[in-house]
Amino acid sequence: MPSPEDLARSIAKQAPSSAQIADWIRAQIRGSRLVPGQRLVEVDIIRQTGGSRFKVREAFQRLAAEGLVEIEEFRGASVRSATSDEVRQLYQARALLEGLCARDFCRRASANDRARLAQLASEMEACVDSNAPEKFSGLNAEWHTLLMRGAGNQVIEDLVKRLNTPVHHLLFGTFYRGDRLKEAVEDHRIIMQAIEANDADAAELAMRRHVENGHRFLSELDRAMHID
Amino acid sequence: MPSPEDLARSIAKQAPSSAQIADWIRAQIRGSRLVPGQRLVEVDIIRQTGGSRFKVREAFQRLAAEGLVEIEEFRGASVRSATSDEVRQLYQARALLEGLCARDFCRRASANDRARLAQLASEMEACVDSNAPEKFSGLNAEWHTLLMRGAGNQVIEDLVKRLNTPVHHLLFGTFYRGDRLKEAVEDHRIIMQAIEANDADAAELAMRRHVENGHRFLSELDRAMHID
DNA sequence: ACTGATGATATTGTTGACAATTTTACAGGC
DNA sequence: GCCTGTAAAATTGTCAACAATATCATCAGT
Repeated sequence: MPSPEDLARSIAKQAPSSAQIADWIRAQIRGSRLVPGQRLVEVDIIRQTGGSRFKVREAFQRLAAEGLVEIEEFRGASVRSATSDEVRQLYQARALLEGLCARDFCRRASANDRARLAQLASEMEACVDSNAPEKFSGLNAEWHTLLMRGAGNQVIEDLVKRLNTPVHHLLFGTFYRGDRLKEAVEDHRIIMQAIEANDADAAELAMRRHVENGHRFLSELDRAMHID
Repeated sequence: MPSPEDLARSIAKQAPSSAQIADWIRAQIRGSRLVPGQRLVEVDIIRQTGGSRFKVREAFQRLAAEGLVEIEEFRGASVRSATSDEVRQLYQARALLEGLCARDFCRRASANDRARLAQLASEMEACVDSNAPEKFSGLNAEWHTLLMRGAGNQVIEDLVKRLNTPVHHLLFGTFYRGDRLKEAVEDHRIIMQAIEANDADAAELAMRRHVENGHRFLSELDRAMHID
């Protein structure tokens, strides 16, 4: 028979695992509640997540291995910031890897995945008219993930996930704004056409262009911000 | 004035950091002294590295984030093994990423890096005649690293390092054997020719072929081993 | 000999206290 | 006002002890 304390804890909130704490920190970074350079003080994370100090430190180690945070002796963890050159390299790699996935999607994807991909694309188109950038952002992440998964490439899916995190704080909130939505929708349309025609070469090329366009837009945004 | 204990410790061996322990474990895996599936018992690692339990566990977390080891509740860390399909995906990604580096090396590398790359290639050729596969292996790693560094792409350098580790135990000792050395030297020769001619397209293509050849050889070796 | 239960051992998970270091606050001199 | 040194506070690093769980050896029963 469980004690009242155990019962209360299990109902209210389980003590989070290090993976859950890491997820929480990633989410904070994505939501710009933690910005690059900011220090991650252990007690603060403990208070906000309910995790033990041990688990928090484990989470820091994992995030450090992913390159998302930096750990310095006696100074703890802080959110790492990517240089513009590093961002360029990240997008270069993404363009290649996601391009390959677009190619393989043509060869290997099931009818189900194809239909779902097309549906997501049309839902994103609707976001342009209704001007819903947050919704678009979520659908877009789903679309890219489904494409990699449909291509049957778990390794690239993991890699791209990691490549994205260091610039996530730039993407959400600021990224899908202005004409970028229309541009992205047009890019997706070209990719979907190639996939429907089963033209692997065209799909790969179009996906590369799409990622490169994303980088171009991001760096223009970055330049504009630095002028302020 | 340092106490005799401090002095002895600093002369003999510093307590290793978690990064050093992680490096040690990676080296053990590369040297096949730790094989996939094998459990990494904390006290054993502590005894062999001199690190504290705390540092060892930090190292496990980092290696887990890299995908090199697996951590199970109350069962600790064990060396992860890649499926043949995962290995295929790893090499696919490597072919693309290193291909890009070969391209960029043509555009961006200094005369110094070019000369050093050529020198490493010729040293590897000598290894074929003298039949020194371990030496070849080391030079080869240097060659690939220099190519990525000369291309000015730190991000890809890190990625490829990670992509390689899960199959390192297959590579060293068994990999560079028989005709593989000659094949690899021939591949390198083609790549070097393209670089010297500053033909970026040819360099990229040749590097992709080289990595794909490596995968082909590895999977044939794997098949032969399973037949035994 | 084989199977399943049972206790002993080994291994990992967690916590708290304390040490080492950095950061901050503050007083004093210029 | 501004710099500088010093002590207090905050923060991280480390360790040892204990709890939870898994693994292994033993043995009874068939």
